Amino acid sequence: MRKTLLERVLSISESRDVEEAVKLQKELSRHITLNDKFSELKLIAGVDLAYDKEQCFCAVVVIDAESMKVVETVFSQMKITFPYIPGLLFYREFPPFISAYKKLKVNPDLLIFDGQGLSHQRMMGIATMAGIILGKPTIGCAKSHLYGEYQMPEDRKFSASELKVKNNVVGYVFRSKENVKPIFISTGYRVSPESALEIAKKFITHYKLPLPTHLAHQACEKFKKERI
DNA sequence: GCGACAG
DNA sequence: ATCTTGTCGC
Repeated sequence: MRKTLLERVLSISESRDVEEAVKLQKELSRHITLNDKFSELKLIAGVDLAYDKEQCFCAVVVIDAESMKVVETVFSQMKITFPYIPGLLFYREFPPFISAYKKLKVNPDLLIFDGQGLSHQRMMGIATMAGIILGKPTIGCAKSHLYGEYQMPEDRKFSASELKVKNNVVGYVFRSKENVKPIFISTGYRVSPESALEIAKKFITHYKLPLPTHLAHQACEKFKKERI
């Protein structure tokens, strides 16, 4: 039996094979799309991880877009496999993510990852890679810049400027709050840059990060402290 | 060669 | 990501 895509990813993470990691990103880049391809977006999931020594923890929080209430939260804990290498974050965070994700009883319509989507040197950030593997719409929401050109947005709430890679708009540098550093929103998979920004904006309450991401961060921190 | 460099 | 207390400012 031939290896599935998921098996290949887990194998690369386990073996820490950087060459293969880059090769797979290039191979999967043919799936890249800047267009919307989704029907309803009722359940949105936020993903975040926390670390301690050799262990990593992941939380996935699912929010009902209508009520803005938490529908389900799942966690995972495991030994860290892949090192942190700019451009290869996916291989470090996907194993713990998929472990937690499999525990969900509900089925999210879209996921927001803590990191880049297409704003990546090979247009293959964690949000894009994960979206292709899951076959689901995803958005990248990073707290800092990795790749792409942009102008700093004005310092006023909801001000945004284009994030471009090779002259293509792949996302936005978005000021969710005044006097706070902007966040980097980009297309992950099957969500246009415009929709990605609109969705992120919809979930800005009184926090810097979209609600699903913010709650996933809080939940993950709490989970980690309880298990240390 | 030098600087940049998601979490 | 993580190490860490108070503190300045909207």
